[in-house]
Amino acid sequence: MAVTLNAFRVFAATARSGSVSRAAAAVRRTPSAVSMTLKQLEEAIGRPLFDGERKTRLTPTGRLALAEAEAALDRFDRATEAIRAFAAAETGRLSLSVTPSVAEQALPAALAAFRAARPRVEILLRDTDSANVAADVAEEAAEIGIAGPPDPADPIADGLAFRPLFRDAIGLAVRCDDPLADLHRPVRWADLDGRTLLTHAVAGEIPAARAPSEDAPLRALTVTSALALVRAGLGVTILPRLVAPTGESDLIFLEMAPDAAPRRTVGLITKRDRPLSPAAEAALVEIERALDALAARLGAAFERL
Amino acid sequence: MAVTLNAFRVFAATARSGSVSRAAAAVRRTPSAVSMTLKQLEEAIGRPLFDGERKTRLTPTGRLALAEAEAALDRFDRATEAIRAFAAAETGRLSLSVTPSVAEQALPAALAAFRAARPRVEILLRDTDSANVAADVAEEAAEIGIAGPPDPADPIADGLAFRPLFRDAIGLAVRCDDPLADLHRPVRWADLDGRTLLTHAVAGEIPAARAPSEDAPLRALTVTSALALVRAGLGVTILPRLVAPTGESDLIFLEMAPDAAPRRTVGLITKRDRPLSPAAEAALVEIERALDALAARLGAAFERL
DNA sequence: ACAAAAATTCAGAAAAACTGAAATACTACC
DNA sequence: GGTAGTATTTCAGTTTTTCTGAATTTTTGT
Repeated sequence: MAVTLNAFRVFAATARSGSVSRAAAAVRRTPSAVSMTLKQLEEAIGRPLFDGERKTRLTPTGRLALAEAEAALDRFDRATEAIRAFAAAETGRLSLSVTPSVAEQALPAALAAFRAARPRVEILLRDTDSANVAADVAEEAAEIGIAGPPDPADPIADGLAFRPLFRDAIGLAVRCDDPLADLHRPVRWADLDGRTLLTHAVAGEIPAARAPSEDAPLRALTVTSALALVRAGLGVTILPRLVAPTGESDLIFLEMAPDAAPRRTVGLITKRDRPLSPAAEAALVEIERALDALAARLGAAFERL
Repeated sequence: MAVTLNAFRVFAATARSGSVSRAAAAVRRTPSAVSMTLKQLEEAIGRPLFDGERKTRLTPTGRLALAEAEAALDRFDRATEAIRAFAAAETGRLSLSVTPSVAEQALPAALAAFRAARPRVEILLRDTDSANVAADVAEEAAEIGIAGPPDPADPIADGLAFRPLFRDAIGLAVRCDDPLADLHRPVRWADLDGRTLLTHAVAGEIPAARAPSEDAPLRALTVTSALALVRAGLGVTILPRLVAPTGESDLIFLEMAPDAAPRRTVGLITKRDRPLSPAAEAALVEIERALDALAARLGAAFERL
């Protein structure tokens, strides 16, 4: 004796088509099922919804009921669709906080693929240093963080989970004609005596980059501009393998000795025990795929984990 | 495997209370039924809605689903409530078109009772002559008409139904000291020779009121003002029993002979084969009740039909 | 680690919804 | 105005869905 959404659906189909049999076809039921449902609905409401002539004309109550039923059906259908789309990662929000090197080298390909497949997902990308990445994730400003492992001394680390994604070597970008290029062994700090070491945003990610220099520091804002200065002969710069120039170039990457500058580990930072949104999970797939592609391209100085 | 409104209801109760058992109590089911419904919903959506810890925390998908489910539930509940209220004549619109005599004498009591019982029903009352009442109903400007029977020659009469409500005598309102008051028999037109017959809006409803007068016509706008003129000795006025003054008064009502002015029949005019709204049906009950009360008060010159 | 509480699973039971056949109501055509 | 044809309703039985209660597993608090 209760009004059900299904009864609304049957009623709306009947009122719209003006016929029990057509409504039955529309809702994939037999006419007798439709007839019974309609009767139940009228009993629950306590008034007829149709008057006389077959089911072609609505009573005043029927007209109101049709409007209300269609509004309720529409809201329900949109609700289920919204949930389905969100669960299928077709909609939602993807918020990432990553270090500059990742933002520049790993994410563009991943996000391009993600965006092409899921154009209705809102994307928010922030790049900052590792400590801030962890903070962003901790305070839920970002759902996904990609950076070095959170500092265990920091209390926010307790609520975070870290999963390594890759490890890459720290090294120098030098001109091909630089004497260091002929070293044929890992570089050590001593090799840089008397040389100018250019600094830039990504270099800030490298814990070991305590460049001992007598000269005043020479800082560039981006890796690109730092490399331009290196190319112009102003010095060398330190950077992780991920952002070093690859392939034919007038610059080459020289790995540093592990005890001079140990490889850095970069991984996924998320809130502990907090499931990811479907969109974030889908993004992660693309990110891992992009990292695999990078690993294939960058060789041994870049280890996929 | 489809998402159902009932699953939404169970899910919302669980998410709100944070517990399967409390939700079960809220929806009057056993915990096992709730557990199964939740499982079905998660299967249909293809993602978990809760994470780990009992059912206290929602996943991102669960948060979205809760918002959507509650919106859908709310819309459904409001739809059923709106339909119920309309069917119970608690809401809706009551539009009436009636003749002035009915508007003045029969309706006030009926509408007062109706209004007190159903304050949320919008009321629209128009008073006009019988032909316009019929027209109002025909073009659905009014759902209920109360007037004389529609003219069968008028094409709009085909779409209308007429049900007699009462019949009342046509007569004169005269001063107690008027010579006509001593007639002690039905009045005929000849009795009015040499007298002034006052006209007013309600007199227009009376088909027989072809007052043969040599003097210039004397017209008042309302019955009240016409009676004031009668009281002042300017003449007599013709009116149906319904609007004549009753009880102790300086005026008395003298019924006319049936062949001089036959009783008028007033009835309900509605669209043929068109059911009334619940509000209109409820109003009709009050109107009939008010007419019964009038019949008891007005005596033989007013017949309830 | 253990007792207690909560949730889940499962099988059977109850309720609801559906179907097909037969009866009835309505329409349209002669 | 009657009748054939179509649409709808009713009914009984069946299928499907949903629910319950007991047993089991999981989780929590001590």
